[in-house]
Amino acid sequence: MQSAVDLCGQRGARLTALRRRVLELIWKSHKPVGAYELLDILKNERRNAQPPTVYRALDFLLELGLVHRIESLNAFIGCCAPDTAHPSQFLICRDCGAAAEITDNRLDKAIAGLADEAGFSVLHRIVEVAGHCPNCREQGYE
Amino acid sequence: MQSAVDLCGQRGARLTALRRRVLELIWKSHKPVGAYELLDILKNERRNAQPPTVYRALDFLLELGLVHRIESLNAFIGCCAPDTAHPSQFLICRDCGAAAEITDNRLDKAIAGLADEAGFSVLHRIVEVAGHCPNCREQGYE
DNA sequence: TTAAATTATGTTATATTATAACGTTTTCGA
DNA sequence: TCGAAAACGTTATAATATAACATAATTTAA
Ligand SMILES: [Zn+2]
Ligand SMILES: [Zn+2]
Ligand SMILES: [Zn+2]
Ligand SMILES: [Zn+2]
Repeated sequence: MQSAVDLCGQRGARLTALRRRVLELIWKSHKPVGAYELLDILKNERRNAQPPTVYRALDFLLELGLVHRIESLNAFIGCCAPDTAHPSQFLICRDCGAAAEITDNRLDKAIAGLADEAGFSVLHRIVEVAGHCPNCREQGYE
Repeated sequence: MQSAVDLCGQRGARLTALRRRVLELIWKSHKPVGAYELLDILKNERRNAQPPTVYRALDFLLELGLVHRIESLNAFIGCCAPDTAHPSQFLICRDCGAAAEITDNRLDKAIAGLADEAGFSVLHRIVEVAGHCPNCREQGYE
């Protein structure tokens, strides 16, 4: 959370009470969280919360790289390394719902390489791998 | 289209007139196509078309691997190699909307490797790279 | 070859996710 | 302190997807 404050400071972005609260809620959830889940919580705290309330905060947080959007879940999760730009890469457990952010140089290179060979200029990368996490595998899921 | 018929034959799946038509419509579109776009076309052909009509056909086609879903677009596209199971990997042009399906061994290996190292068993993989295709780059977009 | 079971489709309604549009308040620099 | 920009409030609606139950078509098997 402090790093979020720092980051906003550096970039002249305003981490308002609302935006900060949404970021907190995202971090509190230990798995990816949907916009309307966030909205339900916010409604208990501010009588006026509506969809744009949460979507605007999410847009801000996405823009700054403080959160990622997980496309295959329509859900959001805090970024572990918001200070450096990087692709969105996750291992998503179908059993417990956890999403682990990953950084892998081979993967980055593979994508950069194939895009380059195809003459394609890259703006944004999404890698979402669904399966079962080590924890759940131990407990008998495969 | 013939390969779709063959594939269904092999697997004892019923490629009904409706399912076949939806697959045709997806192939006719030269970019990823949304469920409601398909529905609008179907409504001109069958007075009774409703959302479940198209979503059921899509579910069938997805299940057989005849089409892929592009998560970042909420849209569907025909698979170039439906006869062999493979991850969903696309280069998606932000300008012209084209989505090129890619097969790259380095990428597959990178994902398999990092999942393995993380003790994660893989069920499904999504790679979606957004950017600009060679055609659009030539025409001045970067 | 018919009856039961299965699969596919029709039909109505509703859930879920996301944005448009416009007005008001707050912030911040000139 | 004033004016512009940014943030937020508010209402409405768009876009995507599924639930639930009825009917029809097809397959299986007695
Ligand atoms: Zn991150
Ligand atoms: Zn798990
Ligand atoms: Zn394919
Ligand atoms: Zn293009």
